[in-house]
Amino acid sequence: MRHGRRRGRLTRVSSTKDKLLDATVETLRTHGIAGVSARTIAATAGVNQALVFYHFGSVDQLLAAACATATAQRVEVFHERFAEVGSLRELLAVGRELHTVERGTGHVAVLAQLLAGAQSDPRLGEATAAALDMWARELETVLDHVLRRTPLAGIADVAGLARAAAAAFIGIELYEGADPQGAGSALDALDQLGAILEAFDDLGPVASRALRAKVRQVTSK
Amino acid sequence: MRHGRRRGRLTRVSSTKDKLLDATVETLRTHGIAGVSARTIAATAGVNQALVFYHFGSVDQLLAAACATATAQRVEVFHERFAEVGSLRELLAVGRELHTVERGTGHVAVLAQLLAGAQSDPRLGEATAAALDMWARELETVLDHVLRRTPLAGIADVAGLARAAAAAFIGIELYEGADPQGAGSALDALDQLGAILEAFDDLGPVASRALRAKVRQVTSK
DNA sequence: GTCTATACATGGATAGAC
DNA sequence: GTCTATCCATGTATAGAC
Repeated sequence: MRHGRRRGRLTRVSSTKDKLLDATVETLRTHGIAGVSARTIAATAGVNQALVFYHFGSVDQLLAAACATATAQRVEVFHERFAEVGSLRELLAVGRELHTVERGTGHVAVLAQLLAGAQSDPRLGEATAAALDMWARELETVLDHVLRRTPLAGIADVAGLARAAAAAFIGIELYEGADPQGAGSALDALDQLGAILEAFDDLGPVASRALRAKVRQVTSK
Repeated sequence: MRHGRRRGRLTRVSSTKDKLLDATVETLRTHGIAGVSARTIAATAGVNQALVFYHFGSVDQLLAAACATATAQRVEVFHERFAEVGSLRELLAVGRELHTVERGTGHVAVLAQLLAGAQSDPRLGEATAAALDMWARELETVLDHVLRRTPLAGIADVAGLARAAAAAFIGIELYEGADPQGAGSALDALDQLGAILEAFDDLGPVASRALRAKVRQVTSK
């Protein structure tokens, strides 16, 4: 938790910079990328509009900064939760929890908005790519641990899976905004997929060997 | 293909309405949801800005209309390709093809932008939900067909899987804009996942039965 | 560091001529 | 149906007082 601190020194109340960073997240959440502006953000923060430019230079750069700090914050929170995960199903359960909790904080939704903005803004592109990478690296560690004692150990494309999972998460979050029911059934289906994959753990050596051969075939293609 | 036609009567050149619809897609692709406006769209279309309001009432409604027509168009194109799919791996191959082709047309990217905008615009929400449903229904049909002769037939949550796949696609498309390499490895991992799932087809009756039991356990939870 | 004031650009939307 | 002209709101960015 890095709130109330700056360069190691305690501050009584949150600084204007912090207020702007928090307000940026909040404004992205409520107004979307199309609705953020120096004025709307400053209004949410309760500070003067000119301070956006004084502290961050431009709205772009404020968005990029908010992306970095918010992501670091949320990843840190879930780092411990991920560490407790021992199986794929448990990982999916934490994923659901993350989905529910982050619905409240809005971090995933905000990341989705920034990612949408990043498609036509290189500066945001860098920031969001870094943010996604932070989540993906976290997932990589967990997946590595989870798959260790399964037939998929050493074969599964863990880095790719981690990124696919992160991307799917973003997509489902966006989906949720448009069609909550549809998004819910998508999450249910992922649970099922997890169950299917876990069923492989109980496989005998023959089936296990066949699986590994098939997966290798695809990977080397 | 519904271009050049309107209410069943041939028209010499594309009408202003069509020009605006096409220009909307193009503008979303290049400027993103944050960069579309009546003026930018009209400029792309080469028509007067006031015509946006004359024909569609507001920018919102133009976006919603463009979402509907563009999606109907692209779904129609891929309908035939989906009909040829006989296995999960083939479906994933078509998915890759769709990903590549739609990178060019930009349809998925546009849908992602609209979805981002939909988070804070109910009118867009309806339009994008309908668009996603069109894709999801298409995928449902294919998945049903693909899973028919596998141990997962009748058990898999096809509707949910279809929606998860659609959501993942959107997410990966956004990912691609920020980090093409990361998105590529995500797609590779999905191929692998397909291979793993297909390996179940070759399973003996005992393992197959165990799998079905495990999946049922999750579904009924 | 923060505020006021201000410049200048862009965007939504409409009225009225053609 | 289309264009010009226009109004007004909003947004970016900076200068200068405090």
